[in-house]
Amino acid sequence: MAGPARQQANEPRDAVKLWLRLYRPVSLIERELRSRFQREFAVSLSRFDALSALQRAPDGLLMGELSDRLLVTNGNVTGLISRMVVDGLVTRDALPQDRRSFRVQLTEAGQETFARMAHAHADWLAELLADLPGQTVSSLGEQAETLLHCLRTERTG
Amino acid sequence: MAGPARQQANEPRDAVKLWLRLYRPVSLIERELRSRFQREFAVSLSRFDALSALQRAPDGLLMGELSDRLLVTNGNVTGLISRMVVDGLVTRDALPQDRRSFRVQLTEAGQETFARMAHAHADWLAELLADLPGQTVSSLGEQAETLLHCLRTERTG
DNA sequence: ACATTTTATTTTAGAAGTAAAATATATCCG
DNA sequence: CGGATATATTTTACTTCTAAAATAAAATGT
Repeated sequence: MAGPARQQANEPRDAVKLWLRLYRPVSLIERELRSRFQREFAVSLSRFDALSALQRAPDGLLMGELSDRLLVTNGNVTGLISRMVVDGLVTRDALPQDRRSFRVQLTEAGQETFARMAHAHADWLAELLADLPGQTVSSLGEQAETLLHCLRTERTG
Repeated sequence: MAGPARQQANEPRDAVKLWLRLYRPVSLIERELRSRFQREFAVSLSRFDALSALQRAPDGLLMGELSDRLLVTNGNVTGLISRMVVDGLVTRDALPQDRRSFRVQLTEAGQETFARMAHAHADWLAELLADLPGQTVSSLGEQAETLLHCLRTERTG
């Protein structure tokens, strides 16, 4: 109970405190980005995230790879991509060698749309974070990286 | 274009990099908490957040105060609280002095439910963060706090 | 008093998300 | 080969969430 040793974050109170301190600003930024994407491009943050993941994968992604990268369920990706196909942002083609799988790829329109949005996204973040001291930017980033690698989630990756 | 001065986080590339480094681990933790609340208590993270906000406010909260604290829209809170009223976790009573407003308060059942969930929540976080060095916990927390205060969102607070 | 505006909330229509069951195809192993 | 199991995705039923319009009560100004 009153043990003096606590090298790590395993004090429940400290863990909750750290979590809330991270969660609040991240939620605020997320909310702000979401509403700006809606206002300026009439597009959801999820769509931007999907375009972003696809842009990094020149050969496209399977539905399952996409749901892994976006951290959402398969069922969610099914609907998200269906709507994006309708809007001409991506294509979704069956693989000949495995008829269960589908390869999703950006269309040219999707690439152009993404490029415009990515530019705005970067500017918005620079603006939102403009008051943060440069030193905090780098060290906060490094420690967030450490957090990612130390995380004990089921699917650590 | 090639200006040498960049004291702050206003280099778009740096800002995006920091954002992604924060967003990834926070999303992973959020996802993990969400699924554990579902598995163990058959309850959404949103409900836990709502109970948590109400617990901090002994005199209850107005619908609008709740949507401010939860960073979600009024319409969302309407539905969320309606379902929680049905399940007996909260009460929602009109104010006599302002008939537009409603005071939401935890019921005794809501308090008990919250207490059990809060305990599990703290344990889960301690477990998830167990590998994080204690020094990182405190300094990451402090810098996240700095981030919160420096944020240039519309509703800065 | 009374029209105007502001504030608090709900409603509406629909996107985004989940868990769990269903479907369909591949793979594995006797 | 054929049955069992594993994999990839969709479907289903539902909650969560948003933006925008609607409702209703309060506050304000002349």
